[in-house]
Amino acid sequence: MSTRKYEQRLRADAAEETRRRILAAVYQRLCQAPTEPVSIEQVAKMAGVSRSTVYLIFGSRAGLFDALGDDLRGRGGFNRAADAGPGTDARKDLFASIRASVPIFAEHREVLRVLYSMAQLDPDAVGGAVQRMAEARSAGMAWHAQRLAEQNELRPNVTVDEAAHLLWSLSGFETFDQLYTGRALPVDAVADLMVTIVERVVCA
Amino acid sequence: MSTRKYEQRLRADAAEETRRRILAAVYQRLCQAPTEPVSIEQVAKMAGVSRSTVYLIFGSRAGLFDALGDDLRGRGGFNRAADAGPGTDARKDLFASIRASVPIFAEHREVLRVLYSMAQLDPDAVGGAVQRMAEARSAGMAWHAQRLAEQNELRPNVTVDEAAHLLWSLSGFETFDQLYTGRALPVDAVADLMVTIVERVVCA
DNA sequence: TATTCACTAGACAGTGTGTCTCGCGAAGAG
DNA sequence: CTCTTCGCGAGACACACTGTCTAGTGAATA
Repeated sequence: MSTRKYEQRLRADAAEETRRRILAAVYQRLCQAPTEPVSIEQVAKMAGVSRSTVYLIFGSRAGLFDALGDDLRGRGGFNRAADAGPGTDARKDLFASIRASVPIFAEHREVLRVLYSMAQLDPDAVGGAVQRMAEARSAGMAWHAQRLAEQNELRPNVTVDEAAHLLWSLSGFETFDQLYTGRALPVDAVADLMVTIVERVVCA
Repeated sequence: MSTRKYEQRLRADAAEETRRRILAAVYQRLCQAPTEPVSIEQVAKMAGVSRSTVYLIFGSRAGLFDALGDDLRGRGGFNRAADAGPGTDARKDLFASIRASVPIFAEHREVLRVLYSMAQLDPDAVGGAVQRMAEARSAGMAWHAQRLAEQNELRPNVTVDEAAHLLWSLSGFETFDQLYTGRALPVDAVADLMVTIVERVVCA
């Protein structure tokens, strides 16, 4: 029972590859038929992988969706907005951040919709991915609110806390999707509306 | 094989009663554990009814939730707002309508949340109930938008169509729940915020 | 008294989940 | 070149839920 040292190269790479293939399969499956329930078997078949492999890698159905959420957060560039780097104008930065997020929402609309809805029905079913996204956005909006206040760009009678609540609610995926899917508006129209809403509600 | 005439009194009443008991059971079940999947067997047991009876009466799982949605629309008094009767002031009527809907949203929050989320994941799974509710509200908001325009209460540069889109998005259950559950705000605070949002975004 | 009808009880096939065991075959170590 | 390790496939198992169908039972009604 001697313990050998194992440094993985090709093997780990291959493993990473199958993991990626599975995530791609869920994503694709959700895009193709967002309204139909997803079975692990389907996903496995699409990824060219055994069903047990999915459980082996992700642990459970929930783990799979959790991983998908994280993958989306990283790959979709949900912090592209922050990447833009804070300028000097709080107001412009806020608007830029909203305008940056809208195309991302639109690109991954079907998948995000499913993830968010699943999280509403049963938070455990998607691991903590959605919650983590919400918390990150919450922190971001609190920061924007604070910054608006410092630059006296906040509407009178609006506290920083209120502004944070409002920014969070009005600039999120849910609001986007209400306008985009619920009212069938084009992406840029939605972006304009969302910026306008936020400006009128919280800005001086 | 003679066909007798049957005028139901007690029998029809009893049938109506079981139907009601089943709907009450789903409602209760959803309130108790909104995040756990609902099985027909559970519901049947809670209603003191056989599983097959549920299928007999509602046809399918979807039919059951569809009926629940309709029941809620009637019982919850989603048109209480309209019942108030249109006054002379479009603006006040709009705000009153929003203030009237918020407590209803809050009262049935868990059940509405589940219904809306299910409808997002699979519209067929809830019959057309949620869609019907959305359409009714859509018509109502279009009416409010029109009325605001007629009384010159619309913000400059906001078209009637835009106003309708915005009213629909900003005064719906989704927005309510973002603030109420997503940010853990008390009901009256949410009502205040929603009125404020709408006022600032669409009103002159 | 005869009939109709709401409802029960339970079997049945189908589909999904999650776990576990066995085994192959290729990457890696010596 | 041999032996180990480990990623992965194949498939069985128990369990839960859905939807359909059949054969009743008992109370309301004619």
